[in-house]
Amino acid sequence: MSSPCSRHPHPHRLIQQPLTELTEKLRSKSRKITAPRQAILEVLRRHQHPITNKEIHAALGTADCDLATVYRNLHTLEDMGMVRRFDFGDGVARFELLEEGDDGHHHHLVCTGCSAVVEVDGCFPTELEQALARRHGFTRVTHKLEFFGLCPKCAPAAPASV
Amino acid sequence: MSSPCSRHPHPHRLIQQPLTELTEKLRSKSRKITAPRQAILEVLRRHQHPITNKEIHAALGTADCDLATVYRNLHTLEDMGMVRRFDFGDGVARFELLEEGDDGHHHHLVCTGCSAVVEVDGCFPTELEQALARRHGFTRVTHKLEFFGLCPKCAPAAPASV
DNA sequence: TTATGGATGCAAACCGATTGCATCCACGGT
DNA sequence: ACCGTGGATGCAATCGGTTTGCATCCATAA
Ligand SMILES: [Mn+2]
Ligand SMILES: [Mn+2]
Ligand SMILES: [Zn+2]
Ligand SMILES: [Zn+2]
Repeated sequence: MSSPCSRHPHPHRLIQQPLTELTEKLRSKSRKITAPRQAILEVLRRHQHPITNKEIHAALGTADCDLATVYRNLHTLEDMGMVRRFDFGDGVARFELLEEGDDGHHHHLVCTGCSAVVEVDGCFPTELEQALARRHGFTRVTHKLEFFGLCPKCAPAAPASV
Repeated sequence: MSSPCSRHPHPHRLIQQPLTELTEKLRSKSRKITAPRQAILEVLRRHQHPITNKEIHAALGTADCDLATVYRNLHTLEDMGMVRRFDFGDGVARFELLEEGDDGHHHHLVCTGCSAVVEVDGCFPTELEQALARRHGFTRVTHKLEFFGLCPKCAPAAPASV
């Protein structure tokens, strides 16, 4: 789905702690270190953009396991704070492996033509969010934000409007 | 789902053009003015927050029609630019009736406890959006943004953190 | 080595949404 | 007022992503 990165004018989530360090975190929370889990983590390590359960399953190759196992493990990893779930609005969940200590909050710019993904660093002023929270008496306010557009490759032949 | 508004410290989309004006728009685009369509538009007129297909269907009352008809009509209305689709990240589409000439771009603050919705006026990430577009050569860039938190009613008993 | 509870495979179920098809009816033309 | 026609509807089947029940398996601690 997400295109391999060609040039690098944009921030990547280059990754990452070695596999052993990841499995160690599993052990520390008394989760079993199984072959499917290691394989799934390995797949996640290799991807710098959010990927779907199905994509993970397809990328397992030799260490194949049931698709349901992929789903269950991503829930587990999400609960453990090791991956973060993203929603590009197409009804399919996508996941990114997190760095140690990172809560993973960030955003993406997605091409509606070819599904290419750009990692977006930076977040609009948090003060605004806090003002919003204060104004309506909300607590623990956060947000989900994704950008969509046409990448250079997918730009219309006659670049009429912006 | 969405709670009836109690106090009013926040902007509402109070609505709206009369039903006749809405059906007139249907006529102008050579869509048939059917009972289900009028009933659906009437339901949409009465709601100031996004509602789901199922909620619309439930609110039809006397003028009941098939759920598939609701789905089809909301696609039609979306294509005609009469409603806008929103995504609160729970896998269910929600719709809001649009004012004439309004493209409907705005955001919401949703309580993760009771699903209460606050209409958010103001759109923060536009500068970031343009910078992103320029930086990565994307065109027609837009964004989806929703806020989530706990409303006053759903605030935890011991309001420890923010 | 053994016991045990978590993890997996498999298949069925779930849920929002879409679609194929026969029938219906809103509306323009007469 | 009456047709004729193509869009709209009802109904049921279907789809895709995700979840779940259950028997079996196996990673881990005793
Ligand atoms: Mn990312
Ligand atoms: Mn709204
Ligand atoms: Zn593209
Ligand atoms: Zn609430």
